[in-house]
Amino acid sequence: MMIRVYLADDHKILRESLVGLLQQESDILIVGEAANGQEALQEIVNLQPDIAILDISLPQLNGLEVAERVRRDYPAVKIIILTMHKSEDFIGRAYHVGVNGYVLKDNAFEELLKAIHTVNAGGTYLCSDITATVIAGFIKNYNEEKNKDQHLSSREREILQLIAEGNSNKEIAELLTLSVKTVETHRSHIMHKLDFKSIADLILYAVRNHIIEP
Amino acid sequence: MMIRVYLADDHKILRESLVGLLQQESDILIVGEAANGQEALQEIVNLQPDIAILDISLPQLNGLEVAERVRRDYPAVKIIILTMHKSEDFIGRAYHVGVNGYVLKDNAFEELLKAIHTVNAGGTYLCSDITATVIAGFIKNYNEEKNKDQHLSSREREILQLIAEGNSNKEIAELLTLSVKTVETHRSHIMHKLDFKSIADLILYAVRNHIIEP
DNA sequence: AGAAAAATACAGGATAACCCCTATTCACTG
DNA sequence: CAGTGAATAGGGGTTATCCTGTATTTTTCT
Repeated sequence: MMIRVYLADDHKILRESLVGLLQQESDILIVGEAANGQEALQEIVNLQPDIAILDISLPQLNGLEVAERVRRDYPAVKIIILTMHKSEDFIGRAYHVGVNGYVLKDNAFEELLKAIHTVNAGGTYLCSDITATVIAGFIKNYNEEKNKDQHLSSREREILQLIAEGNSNKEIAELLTLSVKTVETHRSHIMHKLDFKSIADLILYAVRNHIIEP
Repeated sequence: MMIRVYLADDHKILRESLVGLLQQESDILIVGEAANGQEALQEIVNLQPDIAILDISLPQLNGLEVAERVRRDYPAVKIIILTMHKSEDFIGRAYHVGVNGYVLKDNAFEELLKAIHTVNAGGTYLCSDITATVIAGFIKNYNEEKNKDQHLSSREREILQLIAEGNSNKEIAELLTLSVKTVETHRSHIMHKLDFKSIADLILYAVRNHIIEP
């Protein structure tokens, strides 16, 4: 019995080369492909594949939206997200939607094969980078608080922004009429709570969350 | 006579599947691959492939920087940029560096094959989406308008990227086998030349100029 | 070819940031 | 009402970054 697979990714070159490798597998049959979300959704409904492999960033309708609708209307179709995004945000949203697998593009092809077989057998597959415990821990408080920086206090968010805007601890202390020591404490809390290893992490976080604009 | 090809892309799954398809071509031999720019540069120097296929967004040293150095020191090695970026900015920079081919990831695999054969025969290949006229028009005022970081040396741009990626001076010194003091000097020059008053400025600059992605 | 400018490399000392820990006040909460 | 978390701030030591020079090589311009 062949596993019927549908593939949606906006990069044709990846789609084609992936199809090339997947076709070499004796138990996998590619039933269709698409470069955008609308087309993918349409065809998945028509073709009813066993598994749909979806990129997140798709034109017209993103992969998570496609996944959500397929999951709601055709729960028999299994979904594997294949993406470059390894941020908790995307992973959390994917599992909130209820996808069956999540594989990163910088993982080996072998990971995708494992994901296909695991998911086809009724399991859930996470690529090795993303341990199940990390996910489990995250999903729990993902539904509760939606966004990571809700964890931050109001004061911490305020200081996060000031740091991201390029102010030194001393400048922040002056702006807020605080001791530099206090600012240092807040800064340290922010770095730990959001698990930043460098100021670069903090600034990119601020950009992604529209706290500052690039 | 086989065409010896080197491949650098940070997405392993694309690398693998692309290798799978390229190996089916009787006249193409994959001599190596890498997931980051530093390693790619090193190996290209050692292996001296006929053609290096480079993604632009690579960790540690971006594809255009790799291209520039290979072009300068080993002009016999042909370079094809394989990327998702279709903005004039990247295309202009690529041609300014003097790459031999530019192929978009959302083009067909056939385009890449054509590029490989054209470039190997001594030609220049642009994927069909990007008409030569667009390029010609752009390159003219690209060279005139003088982008700000044109003032930066190659070494400085390299270190700028490593800073923006969150590396400390010490880590950069280790990566490049330099004294921390030297890295500090470069850092200081970068800050002055581009008139940054904080690391935040530097990182936002890197984001705006697609040296790193948020 | 020779002068000027830029790139690269490094050092010493000053400043800022980071780390770990402690401590007080206040507000909320079970 | 005791307990938790937030905001405030200090001590004291470590590490990183910034500033100011110096020196050698490489590139550029005339």
